[in-house]
Amino acid sequence: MKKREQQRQQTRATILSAAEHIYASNGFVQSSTQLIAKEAGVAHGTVFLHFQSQEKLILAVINVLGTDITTRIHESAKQSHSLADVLRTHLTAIEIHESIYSHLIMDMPQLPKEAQQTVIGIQSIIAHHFDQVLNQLKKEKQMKDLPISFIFNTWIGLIHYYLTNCGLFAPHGSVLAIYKDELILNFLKLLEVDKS
Amino acid sequence: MKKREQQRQQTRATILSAAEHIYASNGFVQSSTQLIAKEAGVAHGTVFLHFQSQEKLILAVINVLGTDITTRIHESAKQSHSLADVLRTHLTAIEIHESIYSHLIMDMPQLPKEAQQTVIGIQSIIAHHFDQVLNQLKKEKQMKDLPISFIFNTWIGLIHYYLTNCGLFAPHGSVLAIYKDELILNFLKLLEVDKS
Amino acid sequence: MKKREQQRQQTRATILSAAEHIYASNGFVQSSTQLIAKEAGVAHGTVFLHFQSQEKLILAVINVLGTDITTRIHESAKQSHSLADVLRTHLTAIEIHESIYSHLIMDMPQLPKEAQQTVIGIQSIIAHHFDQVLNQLKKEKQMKDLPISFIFNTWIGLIHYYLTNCGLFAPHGSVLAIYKDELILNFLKLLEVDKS
Amino acid sequence: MKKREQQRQQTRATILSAAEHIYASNGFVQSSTQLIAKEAGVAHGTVFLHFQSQEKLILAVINVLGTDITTRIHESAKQSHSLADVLRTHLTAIEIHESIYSHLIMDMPQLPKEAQQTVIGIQSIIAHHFDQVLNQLKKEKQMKDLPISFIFNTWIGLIHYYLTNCGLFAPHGSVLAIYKDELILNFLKLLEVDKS
DNA sequence: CATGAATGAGCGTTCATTCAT
DNA sequence: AATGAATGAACGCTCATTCAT
Repeated sequence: MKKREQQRQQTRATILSAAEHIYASNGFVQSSTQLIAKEAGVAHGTVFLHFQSQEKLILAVINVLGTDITTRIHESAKQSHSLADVLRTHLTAIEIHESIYSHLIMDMPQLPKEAQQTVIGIQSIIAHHFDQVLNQLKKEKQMKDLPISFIFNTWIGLIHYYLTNCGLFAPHGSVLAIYKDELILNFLKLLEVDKS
Repeated sequence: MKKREQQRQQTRATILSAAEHIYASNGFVQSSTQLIAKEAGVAHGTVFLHFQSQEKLILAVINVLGTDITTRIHESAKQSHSLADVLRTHLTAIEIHESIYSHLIMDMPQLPKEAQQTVIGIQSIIAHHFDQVLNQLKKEKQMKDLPISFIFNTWIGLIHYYLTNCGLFAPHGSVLAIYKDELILNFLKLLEVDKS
Repeated sequence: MKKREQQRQQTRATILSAAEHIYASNGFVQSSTQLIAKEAGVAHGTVFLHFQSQEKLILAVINVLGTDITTRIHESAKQSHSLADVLRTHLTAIEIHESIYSHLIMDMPQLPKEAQQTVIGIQSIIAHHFDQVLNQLKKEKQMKDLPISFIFNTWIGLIHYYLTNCGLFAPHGSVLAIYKDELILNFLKLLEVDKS
Repeated sequence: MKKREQQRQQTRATILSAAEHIYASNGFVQSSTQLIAKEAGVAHGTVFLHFQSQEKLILAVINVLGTDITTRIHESAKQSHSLADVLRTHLTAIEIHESIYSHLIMDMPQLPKEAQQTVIGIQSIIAHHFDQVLNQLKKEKQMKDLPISFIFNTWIGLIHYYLTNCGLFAPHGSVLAIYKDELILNFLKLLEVDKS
């Protein structure tokens, strides 16, 4: 019987989940390991049994987050043929982890270097899809002739702006759930060339 | 004689200035009152004499920042007749306080609610100018027909994205000094209607 | 079949040996039971199965050490007829366990009372041989007329001084290997009566 | 009025004294800053206000100790013309700080490098006086022809042996108070040349 | 008004010990 | 008999805040 290993993984998962929850609520920097242990219903020391240090715990949470988001984007991207598809794929993947992703973005400068790599990883994959679809549109003259990097940054900036100001845009719930469609629609309009 | 009162205000100003400097370097959350007192050359307790708590001090600094930025925008806006003027006015005002403004944006969720009001205040004034100039352009059909609020958020998001990733875009210096013109130019192109 | 009991003793011996090794390297106070378990290749809990507590483990290690040293002295002492022989026997026995013996001496005040008994036991046996040979020398007027206990303490003190300052005398290796002969020679000279 | 500064120094002295007391009782390694704060009757944080870290506190205590001992030796040494004088000077200086000095010797390998410098400093000064007086004796052939360093180490070893085993020699009090005279007398006998 | 010494709750982390498996 | 996950008290240290001077 593997009950021991099962319980171990269970506890680890509980802590990870509690941490994710706390980080989503309070941000990474403001959350104490003490609080996470309490939320997880384990002794304070147990946190350090499974994750050697606070930093490792944060990185583990971020890693889970990053892996999940990139996987989702990857899955969805198979059917993404238009720019609209790519944008929707991006937002749908993030929406699921909205609160913690928002904190990740904001706390990033205070987080370890490895954490930044995760964010960069997420953005790389979405940038890649952006690149493909925009190059095609450019060739077909169906899009304004602007540097793709600028367009990408505009998009990311827009999304991050809504996310970091969720208190403003959606005080009690998910910003993306509310604004996703509107954001995509308007962003597409912004890029399109008038066929007059 | 009001020398006493003068001295008092002088000390207050010194602390405020020191805090601004420290916050610009280290961010709001990472800075200790101890360090600020040291930077100001006053006793630690003096900080709490002028500002009841750390929170109040932070709010005071943010308030000064907000006032200065809005004033500058207000001043410049008199001569701002085109969208380009408005954008430039905005960036120039922010550029002066780039470091601390960037930290303000990033630390905001960890700051008291009142801090958000200041940021909203800054954005209100620039939004107002946006509104005026964009409505005119819309009427003249020189601009895409998109909600002004969306355009505004796109612009702010873009700027904030560059500011919060200054480490990426401008590791050793001012992001805006480098990208200001490029950002304005590209953003204008994004909005313009093709006259074909 | 006593295989079960055999296995048990085997495990116990493994832990004991690992503990000895770790204590020799890091000292008694600085070593964790965790580390010892790892070194022994057993689970952490197993340590406490065989030795009820850290203290008991330390005592067991010290006991093994004491037994081995006293046995060696006892063996060698059969052929020790001169003071030089006794001194050499003493140092040779200690030299084999130099590292851990040095730590034992230094950590003693922080160790349980029983630990002191072991050290006293070691010294009793060597004191006994001292006594025998020195009494003879005294009778023969070949040695200064000093209390034997004083001479004994001087010798032990000298040796312990070299051992506790091994970092000074022999930064990379065994102090006794280097100084054994010199120490014996000089100590003998110190005791001898000038035959002028 | 300098009441503030006075009180500050008072508190500092209280902590230093409490630390000295605790270190003398429990040794340096076994003592917690918590306990010292309690003993001093101040808040735990206050300890770190006056001494930045545990290490600094330990070093401060050791420094006071070292300074006092070396000063005393220096003072006494003016009238020390014979070897007996030098030995007595040495022991009298140490006797005053017997317990903490004993712990210093034993905990040394676990203490910061600077702590070792203090011990070396104390021994240097006593070594210097040893050197002077022994060279003279040697010249006059009133002493055995042994390396001065060996004699010195024998003396220090002897003293340290008594100190580190105070529990054995003097369970309830000062070892040196009891054995000082005896140790000096016997050590002198050990060195003297028989004038037969 | 200004000081800065003192506070004490809080932090991340370690480790001997226990106990269900 | 052996495991190793879990515990919880203790550690050194930081820092916003208070208050006697």
